[in-house]
Amino acid sequence: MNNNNNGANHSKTKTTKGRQKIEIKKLENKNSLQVTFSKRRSGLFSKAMELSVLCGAEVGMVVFSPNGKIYLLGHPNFETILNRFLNEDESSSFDYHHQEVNSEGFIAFVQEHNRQYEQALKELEREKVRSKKIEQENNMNEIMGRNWWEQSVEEMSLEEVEEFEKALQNLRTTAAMKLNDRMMNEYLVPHVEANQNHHQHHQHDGL
Amino acid sequence: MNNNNNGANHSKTKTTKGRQKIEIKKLENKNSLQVTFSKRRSGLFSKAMELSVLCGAEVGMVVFSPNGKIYLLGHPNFETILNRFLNEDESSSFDYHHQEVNSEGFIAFVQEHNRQYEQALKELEREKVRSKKIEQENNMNEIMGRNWWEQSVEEMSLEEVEEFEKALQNLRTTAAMKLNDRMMNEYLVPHVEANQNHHQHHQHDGL
DNA sequence: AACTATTCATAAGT
DNA sequence: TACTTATGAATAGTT
Repeated sequence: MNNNNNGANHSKTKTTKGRQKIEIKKLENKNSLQVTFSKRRSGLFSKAMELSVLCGAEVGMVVFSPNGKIYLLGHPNFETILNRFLNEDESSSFDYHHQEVNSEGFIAFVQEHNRQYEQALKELEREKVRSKKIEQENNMNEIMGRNWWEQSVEEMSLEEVEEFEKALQNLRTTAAMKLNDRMMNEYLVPHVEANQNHHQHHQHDGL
Repeated sequence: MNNNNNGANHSKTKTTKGRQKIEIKKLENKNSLQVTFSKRRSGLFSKAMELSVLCGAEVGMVVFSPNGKIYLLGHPNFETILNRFLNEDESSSFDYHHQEVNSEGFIAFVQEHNRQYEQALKELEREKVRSKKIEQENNMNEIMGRNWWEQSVEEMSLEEVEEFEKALQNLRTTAAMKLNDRMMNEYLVPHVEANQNHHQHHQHDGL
């Protein structure tokens, strides 16, 4: 199945090192652990199924992933396995009777569990990304001088004042200029609209 | 394995056909079925163990052989759980007839995972609260005018503009007025002095 | 997720 | 049942 090297493979340079021998101990790298889990879990299930089919054996398996997800396998089906587990020897000396396990319910439970769990994980991921983003934004704003009006000007360093001036100059060159100008006018020209006037300053008469 | 055919053996005649591809369907030959079951069951268990060790997963497995034997595997703790199912201590193989069966252990295990799931949900809740808090803080800052110079005036609603004006008026009546005035001067007067000094404003003379 | 070189599992033979 | 061998399959590392 792997052999699609249609005779045309001339390259000597190996593109990968291929499968490497690994020690059977807990994988440290989180990413490769996830990948390995996925691959091997799948391989394990198909092996179990093969065993069941080839030999007429019944196999039940439960795998709890490191992330808390539950994987179930039952061949010929999980219900059979579970019931057999619980009812195997009702014929013999067995007299403790436990209730029938509702395996359908159990399976449904597991599926629901997995669904919710996955959803929660995804949401958690989104939340984390979101709050990180907001936080960064916050920091950015802090740097950019948020709440500048709250500090008295006396407390501003020269640099801060210059920063502020620069910001205002920028403002002037943008669409915001309109607002700026308007305020300037209100501030400087005594006879702006009739109402809330500010009487004042003639110092630029010279201009 | 040490036999002569190492290296020097150019013989074309293979001693075996080696492993052959087989179809996955019930084996008819009783003998080979038994052999295959034994080999594959063993392989399956070791794969399960590897998965468990490599990935920190928990694996429980039960296999009913075609001959009526039960094989159990549990890693790392699942052994106990599964054994509790059967009230047995031995893990590899059991006689067909065992004693009490109960599912308490299994259920306990599932509950444990439920607990972990609950914890994940709680963490999610905390995350949400956290980012909401940060966001509110952010909004607060926004309302108070942070970064006002970054948005174009066109994007401002009338209310925002008024807010903004009010903020500036406030500014005028505070210590920040000094800075404000200075900028006004610089803006309106082309020939400001070179240095950083406070040359200034006579405009409140009138006040 | 697909690929490849390699290790590992195992069918058949002894 | 156990061992051997050649081959099929699974998979580690990489893109």
